[in-house]
Amino acid sequence: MARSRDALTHDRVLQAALALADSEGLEALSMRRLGTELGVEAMSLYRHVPNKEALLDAMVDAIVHDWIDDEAVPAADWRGRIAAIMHRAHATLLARPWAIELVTVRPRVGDGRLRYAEAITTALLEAGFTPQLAHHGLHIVDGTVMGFTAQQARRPSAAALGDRVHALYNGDLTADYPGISVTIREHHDHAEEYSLMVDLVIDGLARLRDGLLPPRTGSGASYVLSLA
Amino acid sequence: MARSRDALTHDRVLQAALALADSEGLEALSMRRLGTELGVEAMSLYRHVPNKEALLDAMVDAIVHDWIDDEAVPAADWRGRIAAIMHRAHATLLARPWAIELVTVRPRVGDGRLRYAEAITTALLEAGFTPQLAHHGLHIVDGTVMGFTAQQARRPSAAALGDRVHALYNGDLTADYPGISVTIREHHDHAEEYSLMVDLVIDGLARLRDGLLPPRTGSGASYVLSLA
DNA sequence: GGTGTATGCTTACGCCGTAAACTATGCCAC
DNA sequence: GTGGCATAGTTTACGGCGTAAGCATACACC
Repeated sequence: MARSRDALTHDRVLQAALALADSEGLEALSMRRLGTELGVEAMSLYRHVPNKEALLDAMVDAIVHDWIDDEAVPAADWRGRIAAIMHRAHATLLARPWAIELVTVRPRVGDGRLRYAEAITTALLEAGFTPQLAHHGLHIVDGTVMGFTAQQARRPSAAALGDRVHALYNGDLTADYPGISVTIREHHDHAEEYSLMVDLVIDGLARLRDGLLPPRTGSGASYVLSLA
Repeated sequence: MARSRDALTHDRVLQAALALADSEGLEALSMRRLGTELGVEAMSLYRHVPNKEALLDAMVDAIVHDWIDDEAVPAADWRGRIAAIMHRAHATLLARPWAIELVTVRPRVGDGRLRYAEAITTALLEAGFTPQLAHHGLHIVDGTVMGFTAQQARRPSAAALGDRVHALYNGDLTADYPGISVTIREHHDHAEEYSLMVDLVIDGLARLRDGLLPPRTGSGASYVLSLA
């Protein structure tokens, strides 16, 4: 058979998948489509990738991998180092919206993920956090990076919202929603708000370490619902 | 034709969908499967639901709707009220893992969502937050509820992880990952850790309002990547 | 030349959401 | 009653999906 100009490889498949997701979004990424993109039948891809899940995992790892470049983490104190990682991850994820869906939904442990976790953890340990608090802190940082970013990215734009939001803008629902009616006109961009959140989290971690954060709210166990 | 014992209604379809998702997860919820669950052909469902997306949205609204029961929000100060809502939402979501996927990925604005946003916003405004800070605060609270919870729920259990994690437990990777090797043995449950996060966030909001949270990390603009 | 192995193609299976057309039932005005 | 019409559910079918199984080609090495 006439061989294609360039042989298929795992890396070529991965790069094509990244490119396709970048240009047309995750939902356009099917094996058949990816095949035609590479001038090849869908089943040919399975010579280089065990299945689609594995391909998605490889895409995730490609994303997370450069959160911790050697030069990306400055030689600052723990606050600066953690902030730098958080901002870098945020920027990477917002630049590729589909990456958020993949990274948050597929928490596989790869090299990139481990290096990222290690960087956060050592920064906390060196800053005097106990192992237990460092463990919590990693989750808090990770939850903020992944969770807050995802929430930001998926927050519906005012344009895409329904009639009710227009009514809110017009002040027609002030009686029902007085608070939102006041605040809905506030605007700000994601980077700025994320920056605020990063500062809040890092400050909170420091206060946690120093015992300055009195528990006020209890464990919340009383709010557990009995679901029918 | 022999009519089924009970006529199909939008609500019966919705309840069956919730039950199916509860018992077998979101991926089991197909229109065909839902039909057989109700003793009916798949296409019959379309008399009561415009399409599957609308059904999922209805499921989301059913979840979010009881985050703000009238009795659920205690007559406490703003911290207590926000903490109560956050804990209630967290408990609801963790009790139904599939709900996390739906609620975070489908940010449609329904009544439940608005009441939830309103409760948070008014609590902040009454506590003396400026409209701008209240707007940020809503996003911070919402991001924590949705994002941190989602991150917790999807965090892979040690049992489900690969060889590398076992190696970490055994201390075989101490050279490569000294930090994680120390902290990986720490354990805690989700409710406890979430409680910590809630306290951290509420404390941070108060400090934000009072101008006690100095911006330390900059906007992070310098970390924006130029993606190939 | 012959053989082994890697690579890609063809076909097919069982899922999915849902459009379109059809059938069976219940109700109501005449 | 009876004709007409709305409602509820069925049947069939279309185009998509991931991928299992088997076949065809092409190259490397003897």
